[in-house]
Amino acid sequence: MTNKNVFLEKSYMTRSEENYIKTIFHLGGNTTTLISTNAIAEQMETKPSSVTDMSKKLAEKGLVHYKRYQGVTLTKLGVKAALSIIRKHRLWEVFLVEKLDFTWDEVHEVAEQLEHIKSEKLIDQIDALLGYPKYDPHGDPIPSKDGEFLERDKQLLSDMPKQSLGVCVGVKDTSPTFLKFLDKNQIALGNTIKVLDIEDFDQSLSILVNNKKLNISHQIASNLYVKKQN
Amino acid sequence: MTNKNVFLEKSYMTRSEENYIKTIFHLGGNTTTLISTNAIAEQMETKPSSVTDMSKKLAEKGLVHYKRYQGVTLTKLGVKAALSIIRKHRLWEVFLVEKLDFTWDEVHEVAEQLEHIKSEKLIDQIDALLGYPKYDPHGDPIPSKDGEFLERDKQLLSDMPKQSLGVCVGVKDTSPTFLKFLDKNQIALGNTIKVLDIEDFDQSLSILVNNKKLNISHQIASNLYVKKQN
DNA sequence: ACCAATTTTTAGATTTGTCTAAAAAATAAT
DNA sequence: ATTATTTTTTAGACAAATCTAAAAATTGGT
Repeated sequence: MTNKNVFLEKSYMTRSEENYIKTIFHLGGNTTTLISTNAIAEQMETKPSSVTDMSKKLAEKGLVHYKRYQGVTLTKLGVKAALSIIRKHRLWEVFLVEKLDFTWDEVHEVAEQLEHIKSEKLIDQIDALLGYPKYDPHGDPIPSKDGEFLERDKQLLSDMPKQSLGVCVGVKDTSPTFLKFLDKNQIALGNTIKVLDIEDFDQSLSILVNNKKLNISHQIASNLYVKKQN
Repeated sequence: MTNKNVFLEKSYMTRSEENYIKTIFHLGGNTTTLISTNAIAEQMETKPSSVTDMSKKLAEKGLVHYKRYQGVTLTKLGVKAALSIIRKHRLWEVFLVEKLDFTWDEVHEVAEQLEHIKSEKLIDQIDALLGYPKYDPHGDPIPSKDGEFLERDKQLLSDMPKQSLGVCVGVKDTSPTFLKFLDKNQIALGNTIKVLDIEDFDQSLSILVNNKKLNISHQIASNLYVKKQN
């Protein structure tokens, strides 16, 4: 009934620990760059003092390298843990969209919960059920069981030249507000986008999607990833 | 990232609170029978003092009626909460078996985690995906969204007379050990069972399943539910 | 009705994860 | 290079959920 002997699995991580590891990864902590206490605190909407406490704890467990007053980076073990959580998160997102008719702006919140479920068989079977997808509904790559994943060949729409052609392959901002805006304007992954013109004054773009002309701000264009077509 | 503003839903219940409510329900707390502190503690493998603390907390929240030194029963609200959790648990069990090839002895542990996921849309869509099942893999009824469920017409195999015929519709003990025993002997829900003989000495039964004769102890028979055939 | 045994509650401590406020270190500015 | 600012850490406190040990209430036996 209670979660006692249930989680004898490998090295048990609490939900909180998992969230820290995931955040550090997303802030670039899998490289040699030290991630600052403040950056983590801001991202997680918590206080720097809490981050310090957790950094020590994660260092104890061998998940991060922690240098006082400098910040943290993930150890190999930490990267592995992060990829495992991200894999789960993204697979659940695909599941929600593909099997349960969730829209791409609804999936994040629920996946934040589902990613913490402990069962290797569960996530492997979900993976199989979905046909081993390589990308989640926002175009982000899904790490394989052993942590491999391919970042897609992509660039921001805002970096494309006039008259160029691209296929929408992902979003940078995954907030419901932005995703709903895209839905409203019928912009979806897979769509071909042609850059008709770029306004000198404010870098806003005139684009062609679904055979319709559309004007979008620079801010929109700088949150949309496309794959350039030759 | 952290679970802060995420759960603005109705009256938020912690995982621990949900587990207590569920246990109280299973111990019969939806009737007028007061459930004792000790009974709850034993079932949850925790200490009576912890149960007392939680009972007060649940009473505060209007989920149980709590009488000092007497025990608790669920309020209407408590019953509703319990049924909601049980509904989730059992739907997830069906999902695991039907869609992810889990065996019936593997589902409980994972469902214990999944039942705490907060998303009404999620569970309703799972329900739809499964075709609104009425029973879980152990034969237990699944409450509908509004808390209705039909207990099946069933009786223990050990209460059946000699030469009678029944269809296996559920198990009382749902432990992996027992379920694996049933698998090994090819006893599954839906099987027709004929009671050939009952041994006077130890109440062990000689039964016919899948056209095979089998001897089972009284303890086995008293954990198998059948629907009597006329 | 009384004593003994059991059950339940209280009181105080512990762990995890968080916070605030103050101190210490690092960085930036003149 | 010294001061000011920012960042980070420490110290101490708090809430949730648990525990142990002791006290209080209930139940059972004679």
